[in-house]
Order: sequence, then C-alpha cells, then structure tokens
Amino acid sequence: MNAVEIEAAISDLALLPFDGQEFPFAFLAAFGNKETAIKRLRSGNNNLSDVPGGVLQRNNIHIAVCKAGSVSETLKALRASPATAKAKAKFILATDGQTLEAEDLATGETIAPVYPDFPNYLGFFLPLAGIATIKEIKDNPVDVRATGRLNKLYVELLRENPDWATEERRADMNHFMARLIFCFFAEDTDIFNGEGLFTQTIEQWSERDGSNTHQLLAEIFRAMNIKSGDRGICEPRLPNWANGFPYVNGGLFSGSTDAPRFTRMARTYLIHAGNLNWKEINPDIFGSMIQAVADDEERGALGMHYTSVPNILKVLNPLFLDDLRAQLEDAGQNERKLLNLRKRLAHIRVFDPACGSGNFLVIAYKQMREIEFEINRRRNETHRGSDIPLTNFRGIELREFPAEIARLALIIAEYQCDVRYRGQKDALADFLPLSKENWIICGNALRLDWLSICPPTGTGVKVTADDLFQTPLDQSEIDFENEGGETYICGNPPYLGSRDQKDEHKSDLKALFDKRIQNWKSLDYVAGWFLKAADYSIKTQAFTAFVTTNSICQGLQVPILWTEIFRVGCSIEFAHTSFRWANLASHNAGVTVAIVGIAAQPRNPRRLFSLDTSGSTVERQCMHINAYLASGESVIIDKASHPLSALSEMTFGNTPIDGGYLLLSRDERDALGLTQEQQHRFVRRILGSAEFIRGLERYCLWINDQHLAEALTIDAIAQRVHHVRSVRLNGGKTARDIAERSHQFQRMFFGLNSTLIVPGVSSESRPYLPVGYETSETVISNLAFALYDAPLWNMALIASRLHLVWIGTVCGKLETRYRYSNTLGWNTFPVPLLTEQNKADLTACAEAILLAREAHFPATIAELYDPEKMPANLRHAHERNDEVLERIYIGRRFKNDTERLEKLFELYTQMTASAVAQPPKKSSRGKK
DNA sequence: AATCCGACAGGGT
DNA sequence: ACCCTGTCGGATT
Repeated sequence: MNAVEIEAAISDLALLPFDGQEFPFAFLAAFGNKETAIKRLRSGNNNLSDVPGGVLQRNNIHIAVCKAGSVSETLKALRASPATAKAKAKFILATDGQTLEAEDLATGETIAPVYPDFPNYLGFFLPLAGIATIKEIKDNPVDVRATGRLNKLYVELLRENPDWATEERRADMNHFMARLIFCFFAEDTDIFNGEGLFTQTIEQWSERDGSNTHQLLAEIFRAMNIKSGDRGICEPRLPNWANGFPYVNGGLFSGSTDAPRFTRMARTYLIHAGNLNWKEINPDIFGSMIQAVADDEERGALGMHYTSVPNILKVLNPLFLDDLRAQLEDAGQNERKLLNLRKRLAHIRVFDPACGSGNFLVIAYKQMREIEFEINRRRNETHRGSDIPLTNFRGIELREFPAEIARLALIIAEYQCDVRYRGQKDALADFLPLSKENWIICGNALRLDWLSICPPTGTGVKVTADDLFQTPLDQSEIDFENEGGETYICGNPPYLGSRDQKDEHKSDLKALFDKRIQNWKSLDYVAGWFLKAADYSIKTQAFTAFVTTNSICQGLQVPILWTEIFRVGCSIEFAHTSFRWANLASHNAGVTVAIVGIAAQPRNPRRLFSLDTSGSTVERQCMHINAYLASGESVIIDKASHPLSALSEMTFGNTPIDGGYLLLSRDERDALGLTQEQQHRFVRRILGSAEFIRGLERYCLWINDQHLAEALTIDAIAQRVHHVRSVRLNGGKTARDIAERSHQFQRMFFGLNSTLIVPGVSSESRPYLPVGYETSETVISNLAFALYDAPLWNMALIASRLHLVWIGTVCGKLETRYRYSNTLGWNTFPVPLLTEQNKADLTACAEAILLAREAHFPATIAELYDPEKMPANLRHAHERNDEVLERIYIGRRFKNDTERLEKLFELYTQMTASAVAQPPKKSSRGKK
C-alpha cells in the first residue's frame, strides 16, 4: 500500500463509529496487513499481548483499547509491558474512542489527539507501513491526503463525464482541477473572505445528489472573472452566494466556466477534499504528487513521485544559490552591498525547460525569497514587498496538467512567502487579482525556441516557435524584469535510452542533431536538453545545470555528445557524480543520475561533488572536469576496433538469440538422453558473466555444420532447433537474419587451446575486475568477452587495478556496475611497449593469481573477490601483479587512482596524437 | 558484422 | 519489500 491508500483507509476508519473490539484489527488492516495476518491475531495465535484488551504484533505495534478516561494509564502499561520489548514493537497505542495516545518507541515521539483527528498524524504512523525514511511525506501528510482526495474526485468525475476524458477536453478537465485547487487554497488562507467559503457554499447550496453542483461551480468561476466594479452590470446577474467570491482571473478563471457533472459521490469527494487544511500545502512537493492524478500510467504509484528538496538543491546550490549566499555573507551590514544584492536578486531569471509541476522553480523562488528577506531584515524593512518577480521563473512543460499545477504552485509559494516574511495583511493586500501573465509554457521544449521564451536581455526577440507547436500568443509581450540580469537554466528533463525512444522522440532529436553530428541515434533523449542549453548559453551567457541519467557521461555517448558541446564552446563547470535518484514507486527501481553544470564562461574553481561511502557529499575543487565527470583535461575516448597498444584481440562472446532453446541447464542436458559420444559432440559448457562469477553450470547445443544431419536425427535436438527457428522468425531483423541456421549461435567462435573470459557486467564492489582462464572446450556467451588463445600476460593487465580504473572511467555502466567493452575499454587501454622480460614477469603474476584462487577451490569468483572476505593470498597475488605492472608504467607504485587515471589519459593522448596506425592483428581464433 | 544499452529486471534474503 | 548484482536480444553502426 502506498501512503495515499493508507491515508484513505485510516480516514475512513476514523469516520466510523468507534468499536473497541474491532479497532485494533481495523487499524492494522488500514496499514496494509493481510487478511490472514489479522485472522491469526484475532484468534490469539499471534497475539503476544500481556495487557488487557491488548493486541501485539511482532516487530510492529502494541495496541490496547481501554475504558473511557484511562488512556494515559493504559499507554503507560503498554510502555512498561515486558511483551512490548520482547516482541520488538515499534509503536504503542492506547485509545478509549475519545482520545488516542501513541508513542513511536524508536524516537520517543508521542501524540495525543482526540480520536477523530488521529488521521492527521499519518506521518507519525507511516513507519508502520515501512515508509518511515521518507522525510517529505512524513512532514507533509496534508499533501498526501490532498492528493488522495483529489484523485478520488478526478476518477469519479471522469467516470461520470467520459467526454471530459477525451483528448480535446483533457485540457478543460485539467484547468478545472487547477481552479478547484486554487479555491481550496484560497478559502483556507483568507484570500476568500471567510474561512471555508468555497466548500461551505457548495455544501449549502447544492443538491445532495450532486445534480446541480456543476452549475454552482460555473457561477462561482464566473464570479471570479468579474471585477467588483462590473458586478452590478453583468448579465445574467450573479446570485448572492456567488457574489462573495472575489475577482481573481489571472487566466485561471477566464475562458469557459464549464464544469463537469457531479454524482452524489463526486460531490462528497469535493467537500471532503475542501475540508482539508490547504493552508499547509507545501508547493515543493505537492505539485509532483498531484500531477500523477492526471496521468493514467502514474496513478498506480500515487503520491510516490516527487523530487526531494535536497536533491534539487544539489543542482541549485552550485548553480547560483551558493554564490548568492556568499555575497550575502560578504555584505554583512553594508548598506550598499545589501542593496546591490537585492537588485541582483530582482534580475535573476530561472528557467526550467522541463519544469513538470514546477519543483525546481518553486524551490529556487523560495530560496531567493529567504535571501531577500535576510537583506530586508538587516535593513529593518521586514514589511517591504518583494522585488523578485514571479515571472522571472519560467518553465516549459509538455503535459498540460503539470503546467497548470506549476503556475499554481508558484502562486501559492509567493503567497506563503509573503505571509511568512511580510505578514498576512501585506500578503493579502497584494495578492488579487492574479497577474494574467503566463510564464509556464505548455509545449515541447526540444521544439520551442528558448530564446523567445527566455529572451536575452535588451533584445526584442519575437516568438519564432517551430512549425509543429504553438507558443501562447501573448508570450512575447511579457517583459522580463531582467535588465542586466543573469539567467540560470535548471531542471530534471526526461531520460529515455536510445532503444526506448518512440518515433516522436527520435524526430525531436533528429531535428536537433541531424546534419550536425554523427551517431546521434545512440544518444539518450536528455541529450537534446544539453545541446539546446549549450547553444543558448553561447548566445546569452547563461549557466545551466540538469539532473541527467549518468549514461550520457559514460561510454558510447561521451564522444557523440560531448565533442559537440565542447565544440560549441561550453565546458563543464560543476558536476555531481552518479547517485541513485530515489523514486518511491515500488518495484520501479531508482534510476542512477548525475548532475552536470555547463557554461560558456565557467566560473572557477570547477566543483566536483560525489557521495562518499557513508552517503555524505564531498566536494573537490579542480581546474577541469572532463566529460567522464572526472577531474582532468578534456580527453574523450573513442571506440577502437583493434587494440591501440600491442595487446591480443578481444572478441565479443557468442550470442544465442534462441528463446532459451540452445541453452541448457544440467537437467535439460541430461534430459536430451544423449550417449556419451553424442554429448561430447553436440553439447558444451557455456559461460556468461553470471555463470563465470557465481560458478553456475550451464550448457548449450554446439553443432558444427558437418554434424548437423546427425544431430537432427536426435529428436530432442531437432525439436529444439525447430523452436529456435520459429523464435528467430518471429524476432527482429537480427534474429531473422540467422533463422536459417537455427542449430547455431549468431557466431561460433572458440579458442583452439585456451580462452580468457572477461564478464560483460560485474559488481562495482569488487576490488578487481574478474577475469578467468578456461579450456578451449568452453563457449563464451554474449554476456562476456573472450581472448582466444591469447598469451597469459593479457590476463595480468585485465586483473590490475590500473585496468579497473580505466574501465570504470571510460566504459559504460549498468547503473553503477562495471560494464566491460572490448572496443571502448580494452582496445583503448594504453600500455607501454612490453619487453619479453615484462611479459614473462606478468605471466608469472597471472599464474600466481590463478594458483591463489585454486587454493580455495571450489570457491566462486564472487566469493573470492568479496571485498570483505577476499583471501590474503589472493590479495597478495594481486598486489604483486599491480606492483610489477605499475613499475612498467612509471617505475614505482601509483599513489592513488587519480594518479593512475591521469597517467592513462596522458598515455592515451600521446598514443592517439602520434597517429601511427597500428597494423590490425588477427588472433588465432577458432572459427567454424 | 559486431556490440552497447536499459526512469531496469530478476533472484535472493 | 528491499538489496544485490547482472539477462537478453533489438537497434544501431
């Protein structure tokens, strides 16, 4: 269950008449306990309580219902109960149906609301559902509740008004929801005259069956679009109950006042939502929660998508907030400096070209208001109106609903800041009517002209949007109050790997990259934002920082994207290396992201952030940050089809493309019922990454053409080949191309005498890359790389710390795992010319590593290279190997990985600069 | 003809 | 319900 569902369940429970017998079980059920678990507790089997009327669930909660007036004593008894400690309860809770007291035993936090109000403490109870660590949700239960209630309303309205769910009317529906949210907020914050005016008006004047609710709403909306001076003359006359609503407009209440039809339930949901305290809505996170309401795909994870404030600050602080705060610090009490800073604040534009529901803009705005307030405080002008115009916070968003919400979130943020810093009275005086300017553009950011939406100061650029999309007409008429100002571009644009892009995404990228660079089809969708930002920055001196999938700074994409960004004239000003971007949606694994800041005139020093092992941020300052987000001159590693140094050829393993029919478990192999001789002829051991690393047993059919006829006489084999064929015929082009030789892998490579195997993906926790020596009988699958019949000293290189550092930097990654590549990592690996003596020494080192492993037979590679348990003799063998190899490079051990990487980049640059073509080398690879 | 990638995916605990 | 760690084969070059 997610937070929204739990909220709904406990709210429902609190509304029911109190039933002492039932309460503990209903409470547990509300937090997602299964029927069977409840049944077991009810029967007493799993009830560990030693308190009268108590229910105790292990590792969870001890609940007791007591007679009226004895709640406090009962809680005391629960706290003192030996069973509470023994069962490791996290919470204790006592209630008599009048009041409820509970304690979080881990934190000592207690609550004591009157019974019907306990759902207000959702955040307190969330650890019961295992979502304790989410600070934003715990601190903002109102946002979760609001989301849940609006969602119910939204779903019910669409059910009753199917026409509003159509493409044409979705915009109306979204606009309608935005209006409601505004009204809910306004009635709880004195923006409307009278607390609860909106909800009460609906409740009093509409029919209980909901039949005329839409008419009421239409009238209220109409009122909010009529200035008070015009109220007397408008046609038709406003009814009295609508006349109490102020003129708001601001685009929010202009246009059609149409409202969807309500059912009895929808009306109840509306009132239920209105009864929440919207004053406490937190626009930082409310927007990202609520946007899921209008998104069919996201609705299942309602309230689970939000971008946490600390993560957003990872972008905004280095981009410009740190600098503002430093200037504030520097100003001290100096009048002139304070005024300069205030003026500077007023001319800062923040532009998020993928703004979603406005997270980044809202937080940037709030942070800037905080700084401005500090200035005003030092100058004793605390009631002074803000000089920071909301219209300097611009955004582009593709989806309509989030775009509506973003604008609303900014309006709410502005009001809340005014209340907080200037007081309720001043805040109200300036609030209505809303400005009608529209600074959140709904459109495709990759197709729109950013210069028009966020024009450079002093130029009169008109909207020149691309033919496909229309920019709102009045857009170019909005003046930026940005004369002599600064522009900061930020955000978290969508990521979409090359393979997962739809035609529309591809064509967006094509419009940007085609005719400009090669191989753009392999870029992630997010790359489009970086290119547009780079182009924009060159013209306007803007600074940009985006959250991005880390893959644009790894492997294949680096030479494609960054060569162009650097060519345009931008460089990386600051960066945050890979970290996991928490996404609460269960099963939706968090994605690994980086933050990259680019600028045409980057400020110094360059700042490179990363997370240390304990998860806290560390900052390094350096002269340059390269495209791999490492400190150092801009070196870009291109793929090479043969080794640049004098190394053996490494080949990609054999791809089955078999739907599982060429691959065999041991049981499947035995089930073929082959004779010893047949098995020897047609079946081989096969290794991919997992098999090699974890020592798993796997086999495959391996049929040479000259034995095909014989193989097909064996029924079990013939059937499998037949299945492979049909799988391939139904597959993609790659598969169809080889359908006519379905007894074989895509390729049939193997070693004549020996094979070195390097896994394609392996855990980053290991201190060395796994590499193994296998007999020629073993087949290497596409999930690993192979060196067929290569001298053993090659293995010494792969097993070295130097190589791990190189691979970890220049190859792609799977999240943060090492992902090996022959073309990007092995062929580019810079190695000094090795003497025969060097090779002999390295061969001895490799043998020593193999022997050290052998001593622990049958331990797997995963066990041997577990950083906690790596055996001492193996560690020694690797130390020795590193010692020998590093002496070949620089005559001593390297001090650290930074030094290793610098040397490797240096060698690589030398090797590629000398441009002496290496003769292509063919290894003695078996081929049939 | 040869591989690189995954707003992941699947197994283990 | 996380935590750990690498499948699989299509799309792209």
